Amino acid sequence: MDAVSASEDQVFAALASPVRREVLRLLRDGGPQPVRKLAGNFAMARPSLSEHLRVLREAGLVTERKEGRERLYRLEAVPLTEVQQWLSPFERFWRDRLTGLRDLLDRLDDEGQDDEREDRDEREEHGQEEERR
Amino acid sequence: MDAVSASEDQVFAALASPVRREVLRLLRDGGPQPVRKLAGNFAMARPSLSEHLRVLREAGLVTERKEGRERLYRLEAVPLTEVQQWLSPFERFWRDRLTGLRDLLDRLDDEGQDDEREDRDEREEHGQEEERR
DNA sequence: GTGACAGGTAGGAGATTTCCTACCTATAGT
DNA sequence: ACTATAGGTAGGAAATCTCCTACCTGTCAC
Repeated sequence: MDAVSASEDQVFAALASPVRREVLRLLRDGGPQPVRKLAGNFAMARPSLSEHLRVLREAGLVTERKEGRERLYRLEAVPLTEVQQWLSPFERFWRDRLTGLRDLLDRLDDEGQDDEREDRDEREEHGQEEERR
Repeated sequence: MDAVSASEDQVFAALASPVRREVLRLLRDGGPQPVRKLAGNFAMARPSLSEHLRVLREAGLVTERKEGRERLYRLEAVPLTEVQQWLSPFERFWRDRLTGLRDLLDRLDDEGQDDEREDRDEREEHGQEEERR
């Protein structure tokens, strides 16, 4: 009942810590790593990192494998789909926002490299945009 | 300068609470709403929800607007792009995973027991570089 | 065997979160 | 003016989080 449950709550809670997000990034970029190597990236004592790893493990975001006297921690990305799925119904709202005229003016400079659907402007349909001026 | 900071840390921390995620969902589906209406969806006392709203406000995820004696809270989805941006480099990892043969098989065989994906370890081969067997 | 090293677990201190009840101001209606 | 309503803030209790220092087991090397 641990390490594979990956409930939405657990995943979001695990991601709330910058340390744990960094661990996931390290595992993503560096492949499976032993605890000591991961700990080298942080100021905290090694057992503290172990606890962060436990949180990640219980959220299903990492798995460990014994390798000699080390334990290799490895990224398990699948539970992150919970986040993506939670996020996706919001997507059209920030698209609306980012392509809106006001925001366009606000951020002329970082508007150049995004994708290029121009289909916005069905804003204002849930009453969600009923104020601006 | 408070409703627009939207640091990654604040956004992730705000999303860590199921209550706050639900508030965002309610605002997304129901449009801007006064505090009392939002509070009706939860068992907690109204001032407690006010604090959750403050956290969301400080993360830039909602804004408020005075409307008579009410305050309409409104979803601000843009800071959620921080989450999406953090997430996107992980995408290929779960894609790899979900389209992998072994996981397909795993999935078929625990399709009936829902929350108990058993251990079935020892399957590495591509995902994480520097992985040998 | 002994020693050195990897890493988990225990217990605790201090900070933070999450809830509460009381209380405050501001607005609307009479 | 007075009363009722909306909602923020204060202060505190309890739970949880995050870090620490011990301490424990398991494995490699000799």
